[in-house]
Amino acid sequence: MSRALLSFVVTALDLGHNRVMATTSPTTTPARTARDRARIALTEEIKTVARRHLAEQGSAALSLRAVARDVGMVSSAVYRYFPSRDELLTALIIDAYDAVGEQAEAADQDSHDRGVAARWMNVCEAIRAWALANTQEYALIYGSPVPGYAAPEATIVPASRVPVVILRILADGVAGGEIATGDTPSMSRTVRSDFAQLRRDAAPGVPDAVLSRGLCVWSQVLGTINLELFGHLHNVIHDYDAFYTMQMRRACEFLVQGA
Amino acid sequence: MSRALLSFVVTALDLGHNRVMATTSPTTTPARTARDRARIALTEEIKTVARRHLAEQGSAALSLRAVARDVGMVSSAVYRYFPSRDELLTALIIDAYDAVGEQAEAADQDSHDRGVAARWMNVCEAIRAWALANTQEYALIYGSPVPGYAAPEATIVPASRVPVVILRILADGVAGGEIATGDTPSMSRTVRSDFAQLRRDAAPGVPDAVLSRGLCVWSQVLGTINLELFGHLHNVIHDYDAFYTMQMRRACEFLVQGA
DNA sequence: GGAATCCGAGAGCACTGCTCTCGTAGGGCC
DNA sequence: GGCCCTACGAGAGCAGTGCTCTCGGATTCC
Repeated sequence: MSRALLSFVVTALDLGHNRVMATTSPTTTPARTARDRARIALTEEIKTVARRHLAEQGSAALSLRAVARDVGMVSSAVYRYFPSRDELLTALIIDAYDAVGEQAEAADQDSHDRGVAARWMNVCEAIRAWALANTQEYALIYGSPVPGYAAPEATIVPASRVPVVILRILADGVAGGEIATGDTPSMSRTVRSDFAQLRRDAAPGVPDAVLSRGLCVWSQVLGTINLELFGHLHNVIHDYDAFYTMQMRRACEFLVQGA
Repeated sequence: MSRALLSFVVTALDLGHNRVMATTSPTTTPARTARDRARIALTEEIKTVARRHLAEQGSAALSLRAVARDVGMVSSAVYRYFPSRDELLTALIIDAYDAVGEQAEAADQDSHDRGVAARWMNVCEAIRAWALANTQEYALIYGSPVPGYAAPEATIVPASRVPVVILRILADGVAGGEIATGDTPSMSRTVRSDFAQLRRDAAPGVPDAVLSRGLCVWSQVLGTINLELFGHLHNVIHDYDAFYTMQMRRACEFLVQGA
């Protein structure tokens, strides 16, 4: 991901990375002829219907034929737009990554001048809010991957949007003196070089100690949401909202002060 | 889960909770007649084959018919043992929970007299080791739940085995003075009462502050393993072993010292 | 030994993903 | 405007799925 992260950071401000073309070349000039317009419209409609089916019945029950029926065409016609069911799912995965990423970026933007803690809490709440509103899409990207599924290249960049937001908060926090460095953990050479790469790519100036804590709290965000969404807190915690906020505040203290 | 947790703790040392009978009554006296013996043997064989298929192709590709073929009978015969594919999956889920639970309990037992930190690290390593050796089963229980799947009652008790181990470490750590209480987080009344219930059920004497941190690190364990197993650290971290150990050590410090 | 029960086999239904063929409509080129 | 190529929708078809039902044969219980 490192190289992708780098290129992403470089081009992060171009909002030109197209979310439409799943099957065609990524650098195509969109919507020339009428046929092209019809194609991208239909592609989008298929995805929309598929997304609805996904939300209603889950990814395992997502049927290309059922989607085709809803769109009003025969199943074989859908294969003109998505070469397989898995490709359709991949397109939904990419859109999902982009959707959370957008939410996280917006939340960070909203609180950009209110300090690290506020930004952290805002981003955390935005991620969970999106997850609650789009459980199946969340499960698609942060739950177990589908069968023999290997994440295709195209998902890498959108997948890194949220992590990049968090790394930016880390970087700003360190630069502004809001995040204490704390004790540097003893670490293997390999991990140290991984961290160095991460620093070069998306977290300039963030020391290993803070990167380590950052990965702690990031795993905590996903872990806590997973616990809630996948039923592991059922009958243990009753006020999920309050619990999540409390835990994220705890995580924030840990992140900022160091252990 | 609280009530289930309680009953589990009470009966935790009886290893009598049967893992075999998925379809019959849970308090049945096993293996009276030859038919009964054949039945439990076949039930177990079906599960074994299904587990193999699961490991090889993932849960989505688990086909009752394929399992039936491998066992050497026709698909409709399998329905005498498991009323549906989902019930088969549920049986595998229960077994998976029991398997991790057993590993965690054994790891805790192995280091029971070496203090909280050693126990924590041992249990963490055991959980990840099991997860790596049984990725699909791990995904089944800690990844996204299958389609419209609602966790049946029967999974609750086995699902609580690992949390109970961790809660026991917390309780011992507090009792032995190894875990500092630290600042008590501000929390809602609901969460406070949830924590009180948790304390009554499985974590005697553990103050809210420590319970909160315990849930932080527990979510971190699952979050970190999920990140690794589901590919979110691909090309970011290269030495997963070292990374996990480092992060769990960090989590341990946080747990023991407070923030 | 007779009756109730269990269990395996087979046929069948509705559904799935995916392939292939075929007629047609659209757009680029002269 | 006419030609040809390409894209596209429809339909049939294949192999596979979960699940149901019926029907003989074996097992168990009284």
